[in-house]
Amino acid sequence: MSIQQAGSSRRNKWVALVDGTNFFVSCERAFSPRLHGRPVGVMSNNDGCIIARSDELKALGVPMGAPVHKIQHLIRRHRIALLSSNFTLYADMNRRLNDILSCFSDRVEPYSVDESFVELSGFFTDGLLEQGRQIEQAIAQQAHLPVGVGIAQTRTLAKLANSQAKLKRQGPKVSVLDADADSTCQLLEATPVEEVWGVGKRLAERLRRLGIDNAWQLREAPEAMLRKRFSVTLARIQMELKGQPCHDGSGKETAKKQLRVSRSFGRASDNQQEVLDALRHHVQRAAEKLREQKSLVKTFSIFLRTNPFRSDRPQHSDTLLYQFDQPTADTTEMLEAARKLLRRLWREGYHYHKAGVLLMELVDASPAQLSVLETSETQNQRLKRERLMQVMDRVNLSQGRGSVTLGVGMKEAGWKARQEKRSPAYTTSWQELPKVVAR
DNA sequence: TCTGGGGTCCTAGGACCC
DNA sequence: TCTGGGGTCCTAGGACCC
Repeated sequence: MSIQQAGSSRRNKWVALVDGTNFFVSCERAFSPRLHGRPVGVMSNNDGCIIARSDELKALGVPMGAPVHKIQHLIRRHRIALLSSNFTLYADMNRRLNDILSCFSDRVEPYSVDESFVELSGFFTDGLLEQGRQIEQAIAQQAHLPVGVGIAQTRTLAKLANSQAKLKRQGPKVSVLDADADSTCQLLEATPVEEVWGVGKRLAERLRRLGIDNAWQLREAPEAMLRKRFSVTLARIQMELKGQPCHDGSGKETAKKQLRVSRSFGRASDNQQEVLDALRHHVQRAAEKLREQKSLVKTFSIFLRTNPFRSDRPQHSDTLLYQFDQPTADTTEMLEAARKLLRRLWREGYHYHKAGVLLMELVDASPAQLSVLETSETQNQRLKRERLMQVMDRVNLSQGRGSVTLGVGMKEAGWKARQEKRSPAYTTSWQELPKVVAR
């Protein structure tokens, strides 16, 4: 196993991590002035727990992931505004953010729904700070979103620089971290090891037992020991802390290797038909994603699970796999597979709480993948269905997701998540455009 | 009553083969 | 009495991320 090094750490090659501050909350605020200056939270699917918090909500001591039902007393006392998540809006705002970033660099790599890496070349350190400010300003002006910008030689350091930037009380939230600067030693010493990107709770515990408590100690630890006692992953993190890039941008835009669609139900169900309805929905969505990235699936699977928090009820959780004879992107074939699998997986007397679909072993949908043994008749059928899928995808893209489905409509189904406080799809639905009223 | 969803990468260990 | 060793492939599960 070798450590892959992507390029050398030449002084003029830098990477910026641009990250939306309290992103989901900021997206909501961009369209709703009443949300400014008060505690705001965005809830998970099903309005179950808190997945984004404004600074005011953080100040009240509400932790990330807090179950909503456990903070009811705070909600009333402090006039907390809670919103259901509106991922259509957040994804669209993310697209805008990346459009703006692409004016600053032709190498922008979206990393998650609220952050992107941007390669910056040919700058000296002070020029970098100014560049970061311009990025921050452009996003504030054009997308009305606050961001933090962290710049360094590697992504791991840019992550740390970004957290530094966000700590700034006033002025631009931009920070540059030079791996070779003297000040970096102090900063890394003051950084607990679990705050390093890629070091979670478990690894941190093990590192602490060896006397490695902070980022500087990790950077200076013997590399051979890290590789032997831990893994190549930790050795790469160490290289990155030294300023030698090990993650590069080559992974961008590659097709996903697995796709998953799953949801908890609005209420638990012991009705097989109802669960099948939920799975049908998930299958259709998964198949769309599959066709979007131009892949075919070989191994298909579904899973079911009861609510693990209900220790008073019997628990059942299981997954079943299905192998397609030929890789496919056809929704009808996947629906059929899901139906068969569910019949085998189903157990009477359990209240199921979540169901999902997993597409594994994805292959490229090039014509070479099709069987040479296919008869002209089956080929005709396949082409007809492919055209049907194309039409469905186009309609759903232009008219909104779920406009056309195979089988029963999904409108009032019992498994549907609760989303009682969702904001409108301001930017992606003609029906929900913000209204301006002249007085 | 009420506790998210969707990913990636790596490793250990079993199965199998010669 | 002694009961191989080394390779590959696959899968489950751990750990981490946002």
